[in-house]
Amino acid sequence: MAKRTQITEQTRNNIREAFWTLYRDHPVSRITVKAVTDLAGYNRATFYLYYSDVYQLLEEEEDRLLGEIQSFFDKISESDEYAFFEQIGPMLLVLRKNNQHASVLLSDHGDPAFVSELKELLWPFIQKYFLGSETQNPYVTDIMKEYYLSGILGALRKWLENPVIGMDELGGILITLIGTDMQSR
Amino acid sequence: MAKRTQITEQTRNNIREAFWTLYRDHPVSRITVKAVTDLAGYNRATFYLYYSDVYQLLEEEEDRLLGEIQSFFDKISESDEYAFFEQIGPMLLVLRKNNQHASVLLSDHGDPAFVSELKELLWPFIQKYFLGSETQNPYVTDIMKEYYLSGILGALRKWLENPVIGMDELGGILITLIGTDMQSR
DNA sequence: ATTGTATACAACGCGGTGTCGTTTTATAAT
DNA sequence: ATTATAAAACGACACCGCGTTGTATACAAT
Repeated sequence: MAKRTQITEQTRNNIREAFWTLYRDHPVSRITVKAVTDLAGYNRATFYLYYSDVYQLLEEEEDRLLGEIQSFFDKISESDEYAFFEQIGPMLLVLRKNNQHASVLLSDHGDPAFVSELKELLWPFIQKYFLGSETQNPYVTDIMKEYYLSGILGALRKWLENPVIGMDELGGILITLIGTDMQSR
Repeated sequence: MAKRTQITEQTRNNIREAFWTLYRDHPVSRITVKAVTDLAGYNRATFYLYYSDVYQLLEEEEDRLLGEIQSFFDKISESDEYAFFEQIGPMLLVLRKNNQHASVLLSDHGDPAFVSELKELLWPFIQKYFLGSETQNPYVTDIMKEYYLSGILGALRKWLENPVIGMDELGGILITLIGTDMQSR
């Protein structure tokens, strides 16, 4: 028998959307499988045909988003130059475009694991521009890495939760903040 | 009837310690009242004589720590001058002294609420030194605030989880990172 | 010794979990 | 069109942690 792919996809999506609806307002730990399937209109057991628990569902969603950002980065870094701003810009775009999913993941009841992975994705771009000259001991580099990435994501988080200024302006502020270490601009 | 204070205190402490033991390895959301009381050697119902749930226990612990840090700050800011380094230093000291509780709270499975409050505590000291001259629009200031505080706490977190360099060296690195904006040094 | 309250416990109903076995439904072959 | 069959959805079960209530124990004051 053929797999009924569109039905499967449909159900998966319904469950995913129900999850995100709840995730906007509650931390994952408070989201029950029951609540998700009630909202999506399925029997609770149906959930387990697609995911093993809410954490696995969350993980899958994070991977999807990270993959999307990564592929944007890949496209951009071919045509590099004017790097930092033009590279962080598309990331912001991906984050904004994704139905505010990213904004939830970065929020107070978001997922630190997601933040960590986003930092790793971002690091090559940051590193390239402010660590060009000075060679540091690796431990100190790690601390600096954490400083810059935490700072950038903190600012980003703030902006996402109330984006009254444009993406360009945010980019400008970030560049000013990271400031003097950024030789290439 | 007299309250049997030392018994009460003893039980409270046993429960607190059991909680921290578990909190080192698991996010709060995964810590059950059952696990805590099993570890502490009490009936589960006894827990509810002291706390309403694990979240309230956590909150109480956070307040204790924050209070300790605050009182250190208060002492220091009387005898101010050489401000930033000599002010952040004592905070690091308090954090280190507290049985690595702080290190857990700032870690990946720590509490964002605690981080937020720590930021607020820290902000006056940061603000004083890098926003002396330039007057900014409040929205932009907020973004910058988030950038600096997230950066500092990110670096701090990294250091706490593996503090191979001394407190003084960390302070030096932080000052270099915050760098040019800090006029008064 | 008696009494009253602080402390600890056993047991209950509730709700969510993850996993059964079963029913329904879509599709491909006849 | 009918039917066979696998995919998809469901109902029900045992289990576990929760928060509460009513009860037992121990100690301090009289």
